[in-house]
Amino acid sequence: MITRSPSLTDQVKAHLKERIVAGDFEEGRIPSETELAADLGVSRTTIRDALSRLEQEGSIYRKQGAGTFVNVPGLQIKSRLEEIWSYEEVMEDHGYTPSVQVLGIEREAAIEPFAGDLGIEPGGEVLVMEKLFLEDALPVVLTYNRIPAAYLQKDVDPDRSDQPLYAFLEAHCDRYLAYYLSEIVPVVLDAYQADQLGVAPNTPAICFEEIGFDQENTPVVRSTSYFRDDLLRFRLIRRKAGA
Amino acid sequence: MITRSPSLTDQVKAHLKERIVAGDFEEGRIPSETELAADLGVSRTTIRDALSRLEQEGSIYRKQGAGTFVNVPGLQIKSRLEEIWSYEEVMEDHGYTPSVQVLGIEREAAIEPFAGDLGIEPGGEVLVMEKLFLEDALPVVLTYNRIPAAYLQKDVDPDRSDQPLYAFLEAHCDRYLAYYLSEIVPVVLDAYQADQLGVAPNTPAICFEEIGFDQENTPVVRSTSYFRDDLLRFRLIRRKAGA
DNA sequence: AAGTGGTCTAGACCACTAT
DNA sequence: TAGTGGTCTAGACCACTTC
Repeated sequence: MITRSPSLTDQVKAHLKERIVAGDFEEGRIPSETELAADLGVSRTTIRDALSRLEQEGSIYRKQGAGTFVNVPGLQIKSRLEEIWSYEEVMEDHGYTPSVQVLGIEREAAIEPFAGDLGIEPGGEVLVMEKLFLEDALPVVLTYNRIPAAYLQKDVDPDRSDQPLYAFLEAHCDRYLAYYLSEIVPVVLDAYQADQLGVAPNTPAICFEEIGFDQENTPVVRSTSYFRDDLLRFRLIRRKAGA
Repeated sequence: MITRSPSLTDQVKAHLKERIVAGDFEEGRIPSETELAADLGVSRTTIRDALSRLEQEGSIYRKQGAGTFVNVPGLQIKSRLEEIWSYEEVMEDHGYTPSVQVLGIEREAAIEPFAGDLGIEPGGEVLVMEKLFLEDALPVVLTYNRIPAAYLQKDVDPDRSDQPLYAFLEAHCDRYLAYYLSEIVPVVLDAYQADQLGVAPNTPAICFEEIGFDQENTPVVRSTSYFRDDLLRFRLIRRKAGA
């Protein structure tokens, strides 16, 4: 998973994003697609692909016949729900120094619904990792990851268990996380969870119940995560379907 | 907002989606892009645009060099967070008969943070609508919508207040909702909210705090919504950023 | 009327997967 | 090596906004 130099589209997107955040565009107006294509020496299609991605993530908006503009409210979103890949990166975006504590690694027999979600028999062995993510020493996320033990191709190196989950899966299972299917569940934190996150018991919190799939569409990990709402709030942009 | 016949891409997307859910494709393998283009008599670009959308919404996945395939787990998602536009539609997707109760319409002075979110002065008049959405007589969503009174171009017709919010805004304010900027907040329901939703007080719930913008990027509505988690659970697909 | 984004075409070449 | 999806080009026409 080392492959490919950035595509032209990616480079154009990054270039435009830089200029947008730097405030290069007067009154939020971005040059026309034809003009950008000529300036950057690429085809209009490439420009359009890059602009579409920027629009998708809320950085710009387009008005047919009028032009393309910087989207100020959209620019302020940091933790965009659909784009979360590792909590380390989320916290860096917040401007904090992230760190991880591995609270426990053990093997246990899978119970439902975990077994079913992972496509293994109930009672099958899973590796459970409990981790706490902190930003500037403040605990923010408490997660439990369950991986079928059968996927492990080597012994778990405790010194390497603090790496991001996708890296752990690549190193130990030769599996590459392609996407998560996530459910958002409201909970109140129990005494243990609240203690770990440093808040009062019964504090309301968001919980993610999710299944991570690899490129072959096989479930490889079942995660449960609890978030401290006062430190990490999720935002997203909702659009009319099909737009 | 009546415009345009479905684009070719939209038609291709709808056509393929039909065949996918009908199970037309053996072993989940979808014909190659070249083949689809020839069959449907459109360019490969059009096919690719349609496939990209289907991939985006999780219905299919593509593997370079291998082919395009039906994504079974992704197909099962009904309430995809990013695509919610009206709760009526969400409930129809669930297979229930939706209905709406308007619990109250009144004018009040805007307080923070509502005034700031709507870009008006604190104390400015807003119209507050309290609504309850039900599926098969079971309450599922409790929402409060705040609209600056200055935007109202005609008196509010109580008989028409049960229409979806975007329709209400078009009819009364000539404003067209373009997107929502949403925050996901964990709460426990207070006595009144729990009573309206038919659950025990202090039940944990998801709350959406959101600002609706029109095409000119002006905030037009500030919404707060509470959901019954046992009846409506949100799901989403999370991918690596930039993929 | 001029300029913008929206859609679509036809074709090229590359990277990757299968066999 | 043949076939697939990934990227990119150059150009056409349309719908819409703006002046």
